[in-house]
Amino acid sequence: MPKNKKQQVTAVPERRGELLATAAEVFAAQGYNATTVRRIADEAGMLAGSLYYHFDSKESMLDEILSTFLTELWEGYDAVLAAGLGPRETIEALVTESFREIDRHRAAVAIYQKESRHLTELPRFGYLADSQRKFEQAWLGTLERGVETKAFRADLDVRLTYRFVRDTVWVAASWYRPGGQHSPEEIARQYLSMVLDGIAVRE
Amino acid sequence: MPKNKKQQVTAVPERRGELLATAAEVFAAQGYNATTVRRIADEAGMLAGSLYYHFDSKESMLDEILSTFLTELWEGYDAVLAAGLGPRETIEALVTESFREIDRHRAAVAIYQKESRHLTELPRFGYLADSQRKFEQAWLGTLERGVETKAFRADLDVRLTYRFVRDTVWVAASWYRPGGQHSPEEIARQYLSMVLDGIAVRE
DNA sequence: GCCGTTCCCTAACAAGTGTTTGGTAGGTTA
DNA sequence: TAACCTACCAAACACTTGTTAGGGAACGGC
Repeated sequence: MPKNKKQQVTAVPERRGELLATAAEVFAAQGYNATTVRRIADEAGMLAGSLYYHFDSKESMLDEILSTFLTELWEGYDAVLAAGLGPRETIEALVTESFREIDRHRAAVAIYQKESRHLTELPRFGYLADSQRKFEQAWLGTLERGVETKAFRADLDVRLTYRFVRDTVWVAASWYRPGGQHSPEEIARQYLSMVLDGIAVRE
Repeated sequence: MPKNKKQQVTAVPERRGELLATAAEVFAAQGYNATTVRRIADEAGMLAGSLYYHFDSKESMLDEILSTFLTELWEGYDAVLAAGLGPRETIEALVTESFREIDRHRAAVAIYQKESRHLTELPRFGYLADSQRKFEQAWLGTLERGVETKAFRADLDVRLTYRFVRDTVWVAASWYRPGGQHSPEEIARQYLSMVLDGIAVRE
């Protein structure tokens, strides 16, 4: 019954990508440690041992999921940071780019959020800490630049603001569903409007 | 060596509370499923089996941690909601109360955030879904009331705003450390300033 | 028709899991 | 002194975990 072969016309590593996608989905839903390799195999229509033809460990799957996500994320971020925009425009572009990444890699983002804390302790996932540092540098730097140029308020704790902005953007992965009634750009617009101008009515 | 008896003068279930506190700490740090009962016992200076003198299962510990947290949380929330404040003042009070709860139950909040999604499927943890509904009702209702009375902007999607506010408040548990340089009230003040008035400079 | 490759299955492995059972040291009560 | 309770240990239990080894069906190229 679980014999959907489809066309094997294309290159080679197509199946591998499919398996990573289903694994990411299960990891995101159940948590990495709570996910058994048998459950992933089940979802993919095969037996547990067969996964080891494609991957050499459960950890390798997680590694590949997270690293490919971060690679793509930084392609987008680096493009924004290299564009030479003003502080406010940079924040707007970063937020929009972030919601686009959530749209594309919802599962990976959810996994990253749940597991990154204790994964950074493993040498294999050292690149998570690197990415986190670069991330903080980009956001915090932009916020500080904005305070200097009087684009942003000076009476707010920049580091606190950074944490709030960072968290709110990325937790969206926990409730966002692609194909829902809001596009990533629309969500970004609403979010930016709230964070930049506030929700209170001005008088 | 792990024989710190202290005074056993007080009532009976004092040790129970200590064990729950260390269990909560480990759950929060490693995740519930990734935490072994041997690890908890280790941290408490005893053997795995001995835990079963105090609790009848690992799940029971989690249950007790989460339910006592939610009970205390709703004591605070209900008091705020019954005070008959205006929309803006209600939001301010809810946010402040939330950061106080994070200060008191950091571990429980972190656990709740990581695990609530898949715990709600278990009948035993049905009260999590109940609490979530009450929670949404309180926040969403207040926001809508604020839009009606023109305290909050009408051009923002209320449900999106609710999600952003909710998430940002509670993820704080992942980086907040009691005894740090910011008190819960100070964090609440900064956060409210950002969400209500925005971070951009007005002209 | 044979060879090699791709992809999966069958069956087992050792280590680790939550939990149980019976026992026991030490204190309190009678 | 005897009975009892509290809080733990020691040792095992059944089960699940990630992983491996060997085999085989389907298919394309020669």
